[in-house]
Order: sequence, then C-alpha cells, then structure tokens
Amino acid sequence: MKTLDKVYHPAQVENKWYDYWMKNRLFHADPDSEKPKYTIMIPPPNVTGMLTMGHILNNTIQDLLIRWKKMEGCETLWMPGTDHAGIATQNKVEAALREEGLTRYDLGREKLIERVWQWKEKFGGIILQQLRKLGAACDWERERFTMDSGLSNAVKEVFIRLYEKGYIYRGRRLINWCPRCHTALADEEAPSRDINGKFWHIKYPVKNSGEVIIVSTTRPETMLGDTAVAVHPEDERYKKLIGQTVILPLMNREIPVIADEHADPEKGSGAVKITPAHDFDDFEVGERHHLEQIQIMDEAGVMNDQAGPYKGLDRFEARKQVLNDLAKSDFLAGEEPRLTPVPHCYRCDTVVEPYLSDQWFVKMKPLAEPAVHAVKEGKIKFYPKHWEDTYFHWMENIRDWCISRQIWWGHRIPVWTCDNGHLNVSRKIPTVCSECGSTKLTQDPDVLDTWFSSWLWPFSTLGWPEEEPELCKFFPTNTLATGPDIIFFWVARMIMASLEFMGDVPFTDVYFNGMIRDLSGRKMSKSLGNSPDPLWLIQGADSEIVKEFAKKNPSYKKGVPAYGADAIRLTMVYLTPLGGDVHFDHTLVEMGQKFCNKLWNASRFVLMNLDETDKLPHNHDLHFTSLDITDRWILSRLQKSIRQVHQDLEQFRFNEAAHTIHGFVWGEFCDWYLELIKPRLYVRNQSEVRKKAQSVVLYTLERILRLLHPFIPFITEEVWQALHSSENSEGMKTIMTQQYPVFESGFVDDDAEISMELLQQVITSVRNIRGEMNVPQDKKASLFIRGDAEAIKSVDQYALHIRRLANVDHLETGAGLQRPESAAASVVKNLELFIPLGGLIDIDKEKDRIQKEILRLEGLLKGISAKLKNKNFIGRAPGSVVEREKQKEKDTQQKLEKLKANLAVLNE
RNA sequence: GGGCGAUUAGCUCAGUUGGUUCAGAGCGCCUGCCUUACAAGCAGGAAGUCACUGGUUCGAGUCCAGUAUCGCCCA
Repeated sequence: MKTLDKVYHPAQVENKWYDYWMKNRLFHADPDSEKPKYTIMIPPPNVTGMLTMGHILNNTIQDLLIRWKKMEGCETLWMPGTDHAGIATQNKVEAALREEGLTRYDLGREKLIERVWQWKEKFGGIILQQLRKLGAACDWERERFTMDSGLSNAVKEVFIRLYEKGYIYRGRRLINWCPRCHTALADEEAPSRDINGKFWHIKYPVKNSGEVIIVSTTRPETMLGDTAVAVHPEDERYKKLIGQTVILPLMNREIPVIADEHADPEKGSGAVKITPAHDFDDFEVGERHHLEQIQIMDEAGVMNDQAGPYKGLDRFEARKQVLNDLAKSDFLAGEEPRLTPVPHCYRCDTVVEPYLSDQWFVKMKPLAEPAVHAVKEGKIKFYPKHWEDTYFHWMENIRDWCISRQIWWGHRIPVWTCDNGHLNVSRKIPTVCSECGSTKLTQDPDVLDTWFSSWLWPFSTLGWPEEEPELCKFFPTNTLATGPDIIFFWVARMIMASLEFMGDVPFTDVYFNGMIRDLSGRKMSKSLGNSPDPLWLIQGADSEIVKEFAKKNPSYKKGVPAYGADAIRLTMVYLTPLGGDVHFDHTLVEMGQKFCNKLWNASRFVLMNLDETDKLPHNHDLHFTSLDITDRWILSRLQKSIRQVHQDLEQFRFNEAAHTIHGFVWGEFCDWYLELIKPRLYVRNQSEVRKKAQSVVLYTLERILRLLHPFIPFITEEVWQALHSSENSEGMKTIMTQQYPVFESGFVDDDAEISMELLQQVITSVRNIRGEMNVPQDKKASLFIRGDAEAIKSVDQYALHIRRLANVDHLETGAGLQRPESAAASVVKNLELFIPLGGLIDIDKEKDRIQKEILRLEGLLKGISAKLKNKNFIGRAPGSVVEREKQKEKDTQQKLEKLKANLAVLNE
C-alpha cells in the first residue's frame, strides 16, 4: 500500500492529475454515446479577460455539476470558449498601436484585423489557461471562439433570416454613442451612474413681448440644438404662449412653443426645451411635431458647424462656454445641485451621448413573447426564482436592439449597397445588385454587436446551422450557470434566439451565482483593484508579488499561501448560498485548506492500518454476519449523508451539500468513528475483528472520496488512486468515472444511531466535567454510572470506548450504585454520572456548574409547562407535537430531580 | 420615482414545509493538551433581544404589513 506525506501539498498533486485526465481524454464528450447527455455551455469570457474571483465561483459550480453528472452516468459536455469582445479587444490593440505612434486609420481595416488576430494568438484566452488550474473538466478539444468560421457562419445566417423575416431593419435614430470608442452601443452597454451635477435654469425670451420662459436642463450645451420649447397642453400658465415663438439665446434662432404632454407641469417651471437630435425623450417629441433635428456635435463629441461660435469645442468645454455666455447676457436664471443619472460606456467609462445616426436594429417584441412564455410555463427555471421577475419586467418593456457597431473587429454586416442605393443582403459576396444589376457594390462598413454572436452560443458552438451529430446529441443544454448581471445581455437573448432558430429552449435550468465582494462590501472589479489574482491563492504568492495589491488590501501583506485549487473550490461553494453574495478574503480559504488536510490525514491513517494483502475493490460487500454497533452507526450516518447530498445538489443548494459532507467527514467519521475503531485495528491476533473494522472504514472512506470528488477533484483522485495502488487492474483507473454514491436504505439503522448518541453524550459529559473541573489531561478518572437495568446494559457494551475516549480507568455501573463522595455529577438521558474528584473537587465550582444547568432546565420546563397548560395549544396543535411536549416535560422534570438531589448532597 | 434583494455571535455566513435543545457552522477568543492520522490538530468553554414596530397563529428567526439602514436594477 502506498503511504502519504504527513501534510497535504496540493502543488504536488494537482497538475499531475489534470494532465492525466487530459491525456486520457476524460473531459471529451462523445456524440455517439448511448448514455443520457448532460450539457453546460460556459459563459464565454472575453478573449481579453483574466480570471477573477467571480469566475472561480461560477466555474467551480459548473465543474461540480459536470463531474457530478458524469459520475451519475451521463455523457457530459462542458463546452468552453471565449467571445471576441469587439470593442474591448479593438481598444486593447489600438492602445498598443498608440505606443507605436499609430492609429487604426494608419493601418487600414485589413491590417488592423490582422493585428487583432495576432494579438489574440499571443495573449487571447489566457483565462481559459487559468481555468485549467482550477480543475475545470471542459471539453478543450471543442473550444470555440465567436469569430471562428463556424460561429461566424451562424451569425451571418441569423442576420439574413431575421432580415428576410422583417425583424432586422435599418433606421436613422438616436442611439447611445461613445465618443471615445466612436461607436454605437446597445442600451444595456450604457449603464447609468448617478453624478453630482447641476440643474441650470435658462431664460428664453418670448418674441415681441417682454416675457421670458424659463427652461431647465442638466446639459446646457444641448440648447444650441433646440428646435422648440414644450409646455403641457393643460398648463394654464402657458396656454396663451402655445403657438408663439421664442428666441433661442446665444443662437438667436426662432423656435416655436408647442403643446406636448411630455412637459411635466410639476417639474421645474413646467416648460421644457426640446432638442430632438440629442435627447431620447425630445426625439420622440420631435417626431410628433415634425421638428427639425439639429445635430450640434460630431462623432467625437466636438461641436460642429451647427453650434455656431462654439464650433470646435469639446462638449464639456462647450458647456462651460455656453454657461459663461448665458450668464454674461443675463439669460441664466439660476442653478441648483442635482443628482443626475449619466450613462457611461461599459467598456471605457466615457460619458455616452445620445447621437443621431444610421444603425441596424432588431425588432425584439416578436422574439420576446415566446421567451416570456417559456419561463412562465416552467420550461426554463431560474434559481433563485426571484430573478424571473427581473426577466419578465425587462422582456415586457423590451426595446429594439441596436446591433451595429462602428468598429472593425467583429462580424461584418452582410449587406451590400449599390451605387443606386439598393440593399443586397446576401450569404455570399454579391457581384451584381439584385435590383438594378449594378456592379458597383460596397459592403456596409459596420460590424455586429458581440452579443449578436453570443446569443447563439448554445447552438452555434454545436455546429448550427449544420445538423451536426453534436447538435442532435447535446442540444438543448441542461444548466446555465452565470451571473445575474448579464441576465439581459445574454440570458434573455439566448432564450429568444434558441426559440426562434432551434424551436426549443437553450437550457432548462439557470443558476445565478452571487457576486464576490471585498470585506467592505464592494463588488470586486478591475477598476477598484480589489480582486486578488485567483492563481495567487492556488499556487501561492510571496509578499513581493502581491505588494501593489496589498497596499489597498492589507490582509495580503504577508503574501498568500498556496491553498490549492481544491481548497478554494470547497471554500467558495461552502460559503455561497443559492444566489447569495460573498464577502471574500483569502483567509477564508483556510477552511477549505484545513478540510483537505483533514481528509488527507484521515486517509493516511486508513492506509497505514490496511494490510499489504488488502486489495481494492473489495467488492465492499460487508458480508459479515454481525457488524459492530459503531460500524452500523457510521454506515447509517453515511447513507443519510448521501441522501442529503443528493437532495441538496438537485436543488442547486451546493453550500448545503458542502456543509453536509463537511459535517459528516469531520464531525462523525474523523472525530468519532476513526477513534472508535482504533482498538480493533490494533488487535493483531484477532484477524476477524480487525478485518471487519478495516473493511468498514475502507468502504466508508471510498464513498466519502466519491461524494467529494465533484467538489475537490484533485485530492480525491490522489487518495483514491493510493487506495487502489495495489490493485492489478487492466487499463486506466480514475475516480472521475466511478459511480456517485447511491443511497441504500438497507444500511439505515436508527437503533444504532440512538444507541451511539447515548455513548457520545456520556463521553462528552465526562469530558465536560474534566474540563470544567480542571482535571489534568494525563490524569485518568473514575466514573460511576447509575441508571435502570436496560440503560446500564446499553452502557456496558461501550465500556471500552468510554474508558478510552473519556480517559477513564475505573468504570463502575449499576442500578443500585452508591453515589461516591466528593464527586462531580451530571445527568445524561436517564443516567446519572459521577466522577469522584477527591481532593481535586472545588465544591463551590461544582455547585455553580450544577446550579447553572438547573436554571437552564427550569427555564425550559417553564416554557413547556406554559404550553401544555394552554388549552388552545392542546386543542389546536397536532397530536404528535403535543405528545412530544409532554414527553419533553417528563424528561426534563426527571433530569431536574436528579440534579437537585445532587446539589443537595453538595450542600450537606 | 418604480422594482428586487439583504439585515442572525467580534468576522464570514447557514437556518428548506411555522413545531424535537432552533438560535447553528467555520474563523477569531478563553482554558487544557506536541495522546503514535492530522498543532493546518485534539478536548472543553464563553459569546447573539434573529434590524425595529405591529399583525396572523395554540406557536414566528421562518408568514403578512409598516419603518430604518445597506445593496442592485430600471426610469
């Protein structure tokens, strides 16, 4: 038998087994398999991405599910890959170009794209390499990238089908524009952040009258593009002004006063300036009243010809200047501070402008409807369920999706325009215009939103639109594990796309994991610099490496020990309830580390006590005619743990499953069972006694390893292999493909559990007295136990265990036992325990100890009695509950009597 | 302004269908132990008015309403 080191060193184990699994292609999914399939699609990280703690949680959960389902006998596919992250990736490459003093325009489109591919080959997908360190059982042979030819083909196909269905259209509309990235953004890509801004009030003089109308704005520079002032049609204050003209200050342009319900009489003065080309609400007002759309800035946010004297000024500079000039000419009526939501680019954090331009849109309403139904009908379930509300709310108020981006890296829009302005939407590059026959065709310069490829991920990765065997076998997928922050970006859109193109849901369960925060509750993010590199935690990092990070995160000052991948996985899972957030610090990982070490040493102990001739598999029949009661107990507890873990996993309650196993392994298997069997293992001459203990302990440990494998794959493989090292089996061995433990009701043994509970309580009670009364560890105690014949019989069978585990040398039991003198006492069930302490006893201390217990029980009894005296309780509570209370009352009374009697003895 | 979530021990978090000692775990803390699997350990202990106020109920950490604080999303 193989022996193990005294301390578990993850570094010596993890890479070895990962290579082994890879070499044997254990992660590879076979579409021809007869087994039922289980599929997970990884949420494709950005190709620019680096591993964060959020990824650790998310991917641990996916790996756990995949490994569990594989052991349950499924043909599992975990599809990995990355998305091309159009804007982010192009930004990265452009930044590199800037270092060389170049812009993308110097290179031109084709050369830039070449550079991006070069960058991708060199730096892209680091995150997938990092995931291997976590143990991820991804099918790497199938790794996908959204710019692969297959996936690009799917994107093109989808665009054309939607266009032909009339769901994709081109329009000149206001969109969110990033003046730094020079591209349109979808609504979701321009999240708002509250900014401490100001609300300026501006006087607009009414033509041919001494009056002024006051309008208010948070963006005064947009006034340059005003084409009306709106008031509410029912607003008495302004009724007479409707139809009149005001003079736009600074520009001296005449603009009408119009009546529109968009003007809210309660807000500000009740009159509102209308800038159709620079505000979403105003755009709609403009459409209703056929107002001119005056664009005052260009795509870089710089004022253009239409801005008159402000031409050439950046938008924020223009704001200052406009305010200055308004003040100078006495048009400014005041200002007040105001918290204003301002949209920012999700890629570069620049303030986003509403910008009028030609863009491509997807009509979302017809796609959303079936997607809402699929969730309402339960074809897709969300965990936790409350995310369904967020989903419905968004879907029911869905707006058209702007899918064109004015960048170069991405899927080119498959539309060509001829010199007569005819649109040609085509799968192949067209040579002549289908309408006029012109040969002068130019392709639309824009590319598609990256999410326009990601929403196809569940089937494009499997070969769609081709009918690949992979697609037939593994679609629809089973579980999606992701963060709630991309519920709109990705989850909702995948549901829509799958229903539209596959006629089926993309997955049946969606698990939303929580957010990882730092100790002060802030979300871990790159910009805050509060997320450690997970590889530090896996492989260790000295104080020099983490120096920068530790400046803001002091708990990292001394560096980070190599906790190992298993420790992190277990800790993350253990800490995170269904959908809950975690306040994370690296020291929490000690929990997982300690557990791994405990498991390691328990395994080491078992291995040390097996014989050279022991071979696995033993068949583990446990064919002994009579098992020891401690054996029956641990087997019963094991079965109940197995049953519980199954229930927990099926409900996505991974933390509960981790708690269950942790409690069983540490609190029952190690703390009690291993201690209880030591005497049997050490008896060399009674081979049958020893054999029995060896078999049961091996049986239990082997199942513990299998139960734990999806949580901590590396250490369980290492130990499992050690247990099987003397086995001469043909071919490859691995725990990965062993069956996940199945609940076997035949081993459930409530009698043994009740009996063992008594033993545990007796031992704990003696230890308690020893501790409280300061009996030194090395001093053995005498123990006298009094109780009725049956209870004594039960205790007697455990005499050996009581002596050993309670450190007792002299044990006497009996129904009519005399209470020894100068003894500490306690009551366990209906047993009285006495420990004579002779000169050691501190009478006052012992009195205190008993008195405290009496007080506690009296409080309990009072509560029970009050309940039982309550007629309503007797009348309305279920009989079983009432019975239980009565029994409890009786037991408590008896216990109290015994304790009081003992106290009386001490008082004599 | 609208919606969703959270508030339990010094810290990080459990607590599923209202009912058994249900007030828990790990870390930290206190006491005693280097007992031949493990000091990354063992044994024992202290520690919480379950945010607040009402309500429903025989019974509320758990269900309902309101309040406070914090967080997220939307406008």
